[in-house]
Amino acid sequence: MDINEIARMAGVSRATVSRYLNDGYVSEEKRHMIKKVIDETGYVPSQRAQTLRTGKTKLVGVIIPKISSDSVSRMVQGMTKLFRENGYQIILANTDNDAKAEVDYIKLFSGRNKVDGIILIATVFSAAHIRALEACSIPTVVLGQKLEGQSCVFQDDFHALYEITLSALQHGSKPAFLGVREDDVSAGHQRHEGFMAACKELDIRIPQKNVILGGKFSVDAGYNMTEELIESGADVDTIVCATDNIAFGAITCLREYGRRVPEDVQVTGVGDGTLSQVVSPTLTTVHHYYRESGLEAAKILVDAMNGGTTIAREVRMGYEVRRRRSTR
Amino acid sequence: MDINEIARMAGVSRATVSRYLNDGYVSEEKRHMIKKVIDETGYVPSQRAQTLRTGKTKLVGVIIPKISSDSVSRMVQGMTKLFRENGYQIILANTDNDAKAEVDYIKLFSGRNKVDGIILIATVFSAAHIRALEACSIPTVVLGQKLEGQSCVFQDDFHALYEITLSALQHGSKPAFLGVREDDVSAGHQRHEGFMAACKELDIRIPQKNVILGGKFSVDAGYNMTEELIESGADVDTIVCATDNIAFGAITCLREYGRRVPEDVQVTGVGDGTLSQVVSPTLTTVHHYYRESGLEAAKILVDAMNGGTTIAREVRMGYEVRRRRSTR
DNA sequence: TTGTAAGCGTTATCAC
DNA sequence: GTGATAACGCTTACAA
Repeated sequence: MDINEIARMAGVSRATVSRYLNDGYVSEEKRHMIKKVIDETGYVPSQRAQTLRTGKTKLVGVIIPKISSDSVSRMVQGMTKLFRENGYQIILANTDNDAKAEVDYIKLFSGRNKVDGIILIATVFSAAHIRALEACSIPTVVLGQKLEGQSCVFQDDFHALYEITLSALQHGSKPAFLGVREDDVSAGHQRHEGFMAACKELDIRIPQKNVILGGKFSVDAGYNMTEELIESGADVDTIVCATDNIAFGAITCLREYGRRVPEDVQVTGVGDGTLSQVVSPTLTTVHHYYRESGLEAAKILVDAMNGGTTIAREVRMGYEVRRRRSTR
Repeated sequence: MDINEIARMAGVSRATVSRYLNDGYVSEEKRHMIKKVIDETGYVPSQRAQTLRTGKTKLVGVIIPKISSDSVSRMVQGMTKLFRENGYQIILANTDNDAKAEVDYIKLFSGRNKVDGIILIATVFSAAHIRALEACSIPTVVLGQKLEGQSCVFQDDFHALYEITLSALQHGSKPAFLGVREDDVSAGHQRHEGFMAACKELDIRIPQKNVILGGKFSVDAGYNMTEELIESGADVDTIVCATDNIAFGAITCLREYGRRVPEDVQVTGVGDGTLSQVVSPTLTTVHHYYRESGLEAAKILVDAMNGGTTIAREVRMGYEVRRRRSTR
């Protein structure tokens, strides 16, 4: 059942049917006929053919560093509805934290075959990333990191860490920091800097061994870093962690070493994932508006794909410190 | 740059180029010329046009109940590589546990527009599911549930629960069970039945209040069910949970009520997700081969899409009980 | 307002 | 072995 058949049944040319489906430039009478036939037959235009003809795929590629991450899934949830409402289907491309695969996907998607727009949930940027992004012929929005010259939506990690550290140090004076790789500018560098700025503000000097960087984003990384911290003999009453997962690992480890949380040691995280309210003790953390940032990115992309402005926009999302039981 | 241009540059007809790309029915000499031109230009055929012509999209639709689930992400990981190797791209369709959305996606994907094959990571089956699946014109594999008449790959939840319950009750005699919705046959009904069978085997009678069903798959569901259990005054030394997350919630709750795990109460889960080895105490659980089941499902689907056998196959995956510190 | 006709970039069917 | 040529199902000038 194709457009020709509909045209035949409605007694018009297929061009008229096409117009009915698109411009709408059709007389009331024929419009009626066509509608009737389409309703009866349940005809749906072939997107394949539309795509070939128009060059639009109605697909957006979303590149994610991993499936099964609280922040990623909230971002994706945030964009899903808007894309669907605008007739876009999502192709999720999972790179499993392989930066090279990320670049490959950018190239793949922007090859003349693929999608109308790309959302890149970013972690680190290599030269290859920048090149691929700049060479990219279709609208692209970077999510989760700030990138000069590209439309991007990101969290305000510097101030978030600054504030949560300040908040925790109202009841502590010997902080430590457990961070992730510094080449991840948002989650690594900015969070670290925010922590340091808060300490400086309070005139607290941090012994070098109280800062451990380069961890993975996982619970066991948190466990291991905390163990390292304890074994190094560091004197600590507050552990500021770069992510919730690291904080969970820290709490577990502290417990096994007989330290009470928050009585002996306070712990804070970042992200406010589903677990933070159900672990024991509940976790003081930064609520990042991941869902909303996903929506925001989708808005920008849809706008660009519909031929809207092509100039880059930067959106810095707000945050909120959620005080719970892991701090005093 | 299209096939015509390549043909012109290579001094052959575009039909020959097409043959070179497909059948390979081309003389050595021209084959050489064409290869040279293609290498130089970096020409890649337009999948859009191929799709229009051949009716193949080289896309598979994977319907998942939620992003951000350990089991789902492992299944997806398992299938990703094989699909890629076979030239298929994955469209992940996230339903967020909306059974209706699942049916919609099946219909969407099997409409003449969309994909070459479907993998449905299933939870529950309504009549609408069955109908949509039966009406489905393209190969489909059900993953995570057994379904008569469809190719499916699933875990052996009955025996898994039977075995882990038996194992835990070597050091306990007053078991309770925290389960999920029974209309989820695998994770709900089968796990429940496996538990009951083990109790029966040991001649243990279970007070009704020791069995709580219908929970969500989340940590806080586990917390709440455990609280309900404790508040009901149930006398329990072993809590068998239908999922790891429920077990985490149970452990947290028990701790808050001053019960020691495993000294006072043993806890077991199902799934063996990333957290099970980092929580404290580490979790005794069933390791399900989710990754491998994803791969298996992908194999069956690729086979079917390549015109292999169309008869339904059922694959029941093995499992393994992992004894850790949450049991005695 | 409508229809005719020319593509979009392939692959499949023929003759040669 | 190879090359015309006709589809695949649609959109869009352009002419009517």
